[in-house]
Amino acid sequence: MSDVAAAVGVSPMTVSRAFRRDASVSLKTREKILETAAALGYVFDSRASTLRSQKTGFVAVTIPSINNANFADTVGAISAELAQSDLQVLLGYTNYDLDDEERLIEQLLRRRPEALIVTGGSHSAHARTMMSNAGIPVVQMWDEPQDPVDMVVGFSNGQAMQLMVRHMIDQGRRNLVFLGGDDRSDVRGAERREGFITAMRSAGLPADRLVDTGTPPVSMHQGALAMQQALRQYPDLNGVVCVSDLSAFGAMSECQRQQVPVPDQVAIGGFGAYDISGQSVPEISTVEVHSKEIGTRAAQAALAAINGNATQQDRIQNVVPVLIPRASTQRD
Amino acid sequence: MSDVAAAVGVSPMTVSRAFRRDASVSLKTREKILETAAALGYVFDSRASTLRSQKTGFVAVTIPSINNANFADTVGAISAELAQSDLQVLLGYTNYDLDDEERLIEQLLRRRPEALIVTGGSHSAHARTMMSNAGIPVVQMWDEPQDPVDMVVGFSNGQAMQLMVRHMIDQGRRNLVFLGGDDRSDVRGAERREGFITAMRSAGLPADRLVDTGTPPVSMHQGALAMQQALRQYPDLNGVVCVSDLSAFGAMSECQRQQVPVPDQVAIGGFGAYDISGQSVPEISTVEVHSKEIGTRAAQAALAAINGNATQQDRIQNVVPVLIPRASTQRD
DNA sequence: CTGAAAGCGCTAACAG
DNA sequence: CTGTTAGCGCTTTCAG
Repeated sequence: MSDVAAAVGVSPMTVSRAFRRDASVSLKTREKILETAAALGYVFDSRASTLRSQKTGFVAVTIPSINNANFADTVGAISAELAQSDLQVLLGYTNYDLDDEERLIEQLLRRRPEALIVTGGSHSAHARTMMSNAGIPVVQMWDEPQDPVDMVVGFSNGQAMQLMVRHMIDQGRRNLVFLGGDDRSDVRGAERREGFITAMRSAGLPADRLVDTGTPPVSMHQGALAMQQALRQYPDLNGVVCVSDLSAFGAMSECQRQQVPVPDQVAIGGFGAYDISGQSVPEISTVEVHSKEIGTRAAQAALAAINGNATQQDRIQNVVPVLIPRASTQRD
Repeated sequence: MSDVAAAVGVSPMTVSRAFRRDASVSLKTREKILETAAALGYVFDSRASTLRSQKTGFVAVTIPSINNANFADTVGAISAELAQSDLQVLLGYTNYDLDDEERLIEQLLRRRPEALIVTGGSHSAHARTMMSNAGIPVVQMWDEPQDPVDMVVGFSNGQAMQLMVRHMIDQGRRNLVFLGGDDRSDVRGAERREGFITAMRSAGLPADRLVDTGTPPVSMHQGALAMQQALRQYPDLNGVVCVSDLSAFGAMSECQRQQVPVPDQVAIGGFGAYDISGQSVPEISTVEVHSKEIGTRAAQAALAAINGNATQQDRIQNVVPVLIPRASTQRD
């Protein structure tokens, strides 16, 4: 920066101002400075800027996995919303593992983000402490924690799944099996399975037909394998409720391979409103959880808190899931 | 850091060493320091560390879109590979736009990454200049640029698509239509379409049957719409070649809705070896481009160059695409 | 094994 | 509209 200043014949301070588009630098001077900088191949150093001004210009975001269209939508929406305030996203993956998440959160906080947006409401004790003490706004999303760290933009995965189960029951399906819901790491998957159990019990139906699909991320292939097992184990089944649209599609493909008519013999319900559930034949009933809306509102809440004008309404927001009934659960 | 030092009764320098696990700090002192730091809620500031040591500990990566399983696989592999050398990924999205990419690259370079890994081989003039002058290793991936900036890990999208076209022709399909290939922004899509044209011409077949699917990212829905148009416009078609497995799946679903048998009446070929093409019924023939392998090798090349021991073989690497023939293009 | 001095490249605060 | 001074929180370097 001092090289540029010397070349133009001004002080480094003026160069600094020119780069920040500070109004108090004359337009002519600024242009000359930017031109000279470009000619010299000078690249502004954000690290130093960040250290001195105590503004890093980014918001840290954690998601379980990069390869999940729902979280990708959420992150995309966060990016878009933050970009309007010249903030960037610093993204990290937890691999559906609370220890990984703890390490990740520490790494992210070391870079001094201006806010932290995390997926989920369950964390290791140390991670919780770090978030509480970070002195920045924290948003938990995609869940409804009992005891929020700070702000929340989410929904109850259990209640959302109950929408689907009740729909299936309303359609006359009583022999239902749940596919998915890993206890060890996929917290939201386990909550959805609990939702299945709750809804079945309230209807006085057997709630113990559960097939584990294995470790997350949930895949189409896992759904196919689980369906194989379900058809073998519960020959009278007339509906499966899946933890995700991806496993639902895998399950439906398995039915097609085994000549099991969907929905005539077996109804199939998914979760998450992925593209696939709206494009397959037949289309798969699902639960729309508004991934983008969650991202937009999480970013808005973080921004409001950063600017010190977060209202009480910003702090705990419920984004209401909606059932989307389609052909896979309804006879003509 | 000086607070921690004071609390323990050592100098800040010793605290600094303890945090870096420098061997020259006694184990007992180190433990006491780390405990005290945790108790005080101290969080190490990477920015200052980074500024002074000139090592940021991260590698910048650009991809067109977060919501694409192929690029997600590549980024996942890069992350995993870099983690072994204690490097993190700083990720950015170009939205398939060269101007956005230019801005993004500037933003990323301002944070002084130790290497830059970009998707694609076409860039704005200014972006190229910035990359060349950055003084760090640059890897272009997912493409085979004529005039590389520095290192390359990729493949020819055109040749890869020719594999599929020749396979379709070998299967006796001659009335082929290409779905996809946006000129304006999706460089690799356009290259794949060129591959279609080249392969058709070499076979002496009409190469002008092209249906645009619109702006990227390519979606299943785009594929369905394009298939509608193709069936209307070219009633004699017996095969469609799609720019991506996603549009291929959309096209196949459209055929199912219109009672057009696949592959008996129309063969369908995809690209990219997404999960969907291996799970659908029938399974969709595709081209495996080894998304993870590209990421692993790009990261390895970047690491080698950072450590100053990149061989000539590391510099330009071809990851050979492989045709995966499946039911969607082959009669029993 | 530990410490003191100096400085990474920028900007806040104040002055003109 | 422009400049000067000091310092953000760490680590390099040199010294013990």
